[in-house]
Amino acid sequence: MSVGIRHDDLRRRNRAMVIAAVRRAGQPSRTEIAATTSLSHSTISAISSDLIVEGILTESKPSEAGSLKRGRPQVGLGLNPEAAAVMTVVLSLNFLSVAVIDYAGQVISEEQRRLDTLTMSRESLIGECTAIVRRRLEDPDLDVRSIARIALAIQGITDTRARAMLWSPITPHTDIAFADIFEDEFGIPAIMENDCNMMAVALRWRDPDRYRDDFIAILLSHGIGMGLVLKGELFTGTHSSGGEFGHMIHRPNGALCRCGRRGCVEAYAGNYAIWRNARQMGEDAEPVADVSDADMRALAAAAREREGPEREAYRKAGEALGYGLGSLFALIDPAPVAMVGVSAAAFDLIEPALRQAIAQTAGGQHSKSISFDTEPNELPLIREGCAMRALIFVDQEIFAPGVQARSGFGGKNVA
Amino acid sequence: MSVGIRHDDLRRRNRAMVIAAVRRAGQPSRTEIAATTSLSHSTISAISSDLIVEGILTESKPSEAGSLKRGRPQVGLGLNPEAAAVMTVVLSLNFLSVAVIDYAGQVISEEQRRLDTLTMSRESLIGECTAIVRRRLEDPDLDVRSIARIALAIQGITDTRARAMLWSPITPHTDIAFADIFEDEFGIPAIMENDCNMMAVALRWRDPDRYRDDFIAILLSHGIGMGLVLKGELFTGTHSSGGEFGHMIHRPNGALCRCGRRGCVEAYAGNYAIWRNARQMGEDAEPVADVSDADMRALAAAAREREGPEREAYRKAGEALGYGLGSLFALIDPAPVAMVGVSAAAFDLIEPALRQAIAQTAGGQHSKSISFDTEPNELPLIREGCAMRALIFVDQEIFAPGVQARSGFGGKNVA
DNA sequence: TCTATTTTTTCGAGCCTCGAAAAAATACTG
DNA sequence: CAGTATTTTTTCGAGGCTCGAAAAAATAGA
Repeated sequence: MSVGIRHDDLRRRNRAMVIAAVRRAGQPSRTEIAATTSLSHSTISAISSDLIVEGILTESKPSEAGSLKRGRPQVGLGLNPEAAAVMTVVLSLNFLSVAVIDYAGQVISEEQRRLDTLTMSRESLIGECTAIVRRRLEDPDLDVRSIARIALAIQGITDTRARAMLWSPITPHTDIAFADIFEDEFGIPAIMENDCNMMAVALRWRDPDRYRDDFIAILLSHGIGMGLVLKGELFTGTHSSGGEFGHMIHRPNGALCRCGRRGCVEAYAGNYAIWRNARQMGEDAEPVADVSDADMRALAAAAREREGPEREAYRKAGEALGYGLGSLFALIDPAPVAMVGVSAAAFDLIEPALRQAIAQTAGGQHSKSISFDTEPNELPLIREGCAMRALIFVDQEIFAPGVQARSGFGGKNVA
Repeated sequence: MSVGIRHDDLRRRNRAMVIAAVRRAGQPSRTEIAATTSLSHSTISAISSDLIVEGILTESKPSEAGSLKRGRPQVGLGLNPEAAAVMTVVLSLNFLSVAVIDYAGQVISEEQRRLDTLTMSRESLIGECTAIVRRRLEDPDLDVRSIARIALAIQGITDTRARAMLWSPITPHTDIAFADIFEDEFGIPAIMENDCNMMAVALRWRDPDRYRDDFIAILLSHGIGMGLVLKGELFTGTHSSGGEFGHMIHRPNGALCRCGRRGCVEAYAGNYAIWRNARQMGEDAEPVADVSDADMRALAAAAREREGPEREAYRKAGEALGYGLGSLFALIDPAPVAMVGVSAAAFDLIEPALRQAIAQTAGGQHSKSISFDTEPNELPLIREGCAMRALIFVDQEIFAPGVQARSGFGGKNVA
């Protein structure tokens, strides 16, 4: 069952703590780190001087302004950008993008590409992904050895171990073990995450005051996705990435969903569902494959302009989202919500019905106090989340154990 | 933010680990503990001899049978029943029960009492609870000083900090800080937990093979409650005990629920809802205050006997539970379910519609493989869960820190 | 009685964190 | 401009903890 703490775990964990403190705070002094970790100054001093010698942290000159205090000025500690690098790959409907990120979190290089994910064969989908990664790796400015991790985010369901895509709306193919494919191909550790989960991770880094311990990120796009942070941790299902908010049941036996079932929230609130209702095609109409962002914006404009089926479509979307959120809140209690994606730009059309619905539910008791924030552009968020995921892996799994632990193979076995 | 590990935390945590290993395994030898905790034999030896000196553990003679092996026989370590005791209080509709449990988990004494919780004043409800505890504390056979913790479980919503009942269907009064009341009254640390959460805790101890990391306990009673264990931990809401499965929305604007809203799962599957449908009173009929277990059993018998409104009522209950579980599974992935309470005895009437509904949902993809277990009697489970909660608190918060930490005033300062 | 085997304890070595004191680096003061 | 106050960082010895190896303990078989 649970495992005891060994003596060497202690150093490893406290190293991880120091690295994490630096990543969070940016340029904290040793004293600040000691305060946030509640470790002694001596310990922080010892650990940070190790980390500097190892090239993981760097000292930066006395932090910028405001150093008008007496006494020895604080020396800021920062992440050494050259300590490592990671690569992010984001695969969404008809779109593939890749970026190289340095250890401090800055984008070094990137590439984007349109492709027809819905009709591609399994092999060419995988091939495109490995090819775009390979092109980045062959960048002459890049030291390939420094790539410590590849993180791939996909729209769809992934497994809890972050190895494979199980199912995705962007391709008919299932069970693609992208993480293993990348590892075999490039010899670099890889993980595979759900796009909405990465949005949530990114929001937490972008605005830790607003999105701290408990919040919800909902992607309002062709489909409906969710990333959920509870008690400061990303929530995942027991076997999969979980949190399939879009496929909670809004109306038993209701509108036809892209997943083939009926009555899901997505079947009322996904772009195709709003489109279907606005065009009065009936709830049984087969979902269209894609609606362009421009078409959705036109729809929203029409809905804003006049009463009619467009406005009614957004109302129905709001109702489905509201009842869904109400059920979700019954389980987890209310929390701040970030609406992301193209339809988040039409949240003004969605919000009234949403709030009205949520007020009818147990979870919406204090519905007025539930706050919504909108962010129309999901891609940058997903990439940021991926980058942080990968970087934190490097922090905790590679740099925290320290030099001795890593070069264990060169130790005793040589003798 | 997160806190570093100090040097003395190490011993504390490993002591907690050893105590936990003994509580789980019953009579493990030092060698077995070393294996499960992956600490060295020397460490286990040192820690366990401390714990024995402190009277927390006891050595039991060479474990029972099968000791036909060569070599020095293993010495079993057990919890010393006299090390401490805890008290459990279970408050449910019209019923109050209390028990004293020794450190090894055996019931020492108990008392039960019927009362009319729905009509009692706030003062007399609190008064009855404190009075029954006081009577147990005055038991001449009991060393009051040994009571280290009182755990109270209530049907209803409690806060995350386990201090107060926020709302309960068994009384019109709200926000009763039972934990604080008990602490003030008796000077004994107290916690207040949700009944279904305690059911889940108990199931995990009763059958750790079946109910290990992820499972769901659903109370089918007058209301519908849920206790949820995910990734080995009890799931709670962000502010409250959470997991209000019964108040997820089954049908927007549907049947009238006891909570005053419409369309909740409970409004179709709670005893009062089954009763209402079986009597064909209409979905708007005010929920009855209570239905006796005998009446429910008669209803189930009638439903088994012939087609008719009784059978249809159970079908509707199954449908609501199925769609609700489907939505839940969309969020957390499927997991084993234990149905507890009087209507669990009628699960044969509920199951077909439930499985049919769940098969219509995304979460029910592999609905045939989802297993259900039934347990008609919830009270013993709730008490067991409470007892384990309280005992584990004693393990971790009182015994793990050790003597020095507790009696710091009597230690070094004497010299 | 002796030997093989397994469990448990003992003991010294090696780390790690901590507190106190020293060292370092700056702003203020006259 | 030298001296003092103040704050940050490093140094150093003390005390604890876990570990591995070896010893001790306790039993079954020969």
